[in-house]
Amino acid sequence: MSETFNEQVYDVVRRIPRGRVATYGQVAALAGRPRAARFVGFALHANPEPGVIPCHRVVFRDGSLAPGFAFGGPGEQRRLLETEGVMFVPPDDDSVNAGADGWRVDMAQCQWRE
DNA sequence: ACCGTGACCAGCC
DNA sequence: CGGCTGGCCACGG
Repeated sequence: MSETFNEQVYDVVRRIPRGRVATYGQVAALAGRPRAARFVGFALHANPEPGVIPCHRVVFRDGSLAPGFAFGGPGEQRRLLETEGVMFVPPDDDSVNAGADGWRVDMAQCQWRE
């Protein structure tokens, strides 16, 4: 229980089932700090245990992926999620999001819910 | 021991 | 409708 917020974030992220994704804000809320979504991202980038914490299952509220992602290369995160069964949706004609090829996770079906 | 910084989200003007 | 700021925590130099 004396774990820091970061540790609790890792614990929550580890609980994300395969084929499902969670938002930074949701992880923050489950970690006990609904206003600390910023630090969730930082926590994962600051000291993620390689091969243990599925950081690739954590996405933006919009469903887009994190910039500067480094599992093995940009776009690798998307392929990992697709491999797990996460569905992606094509970008809107007006909305073009760089860093994710414009493709977003189908939050309507793949967002992790308790 | 202090200050700065870091994968966000939502409210406000 | 759009852009900007605030909030929150831990860790490195």
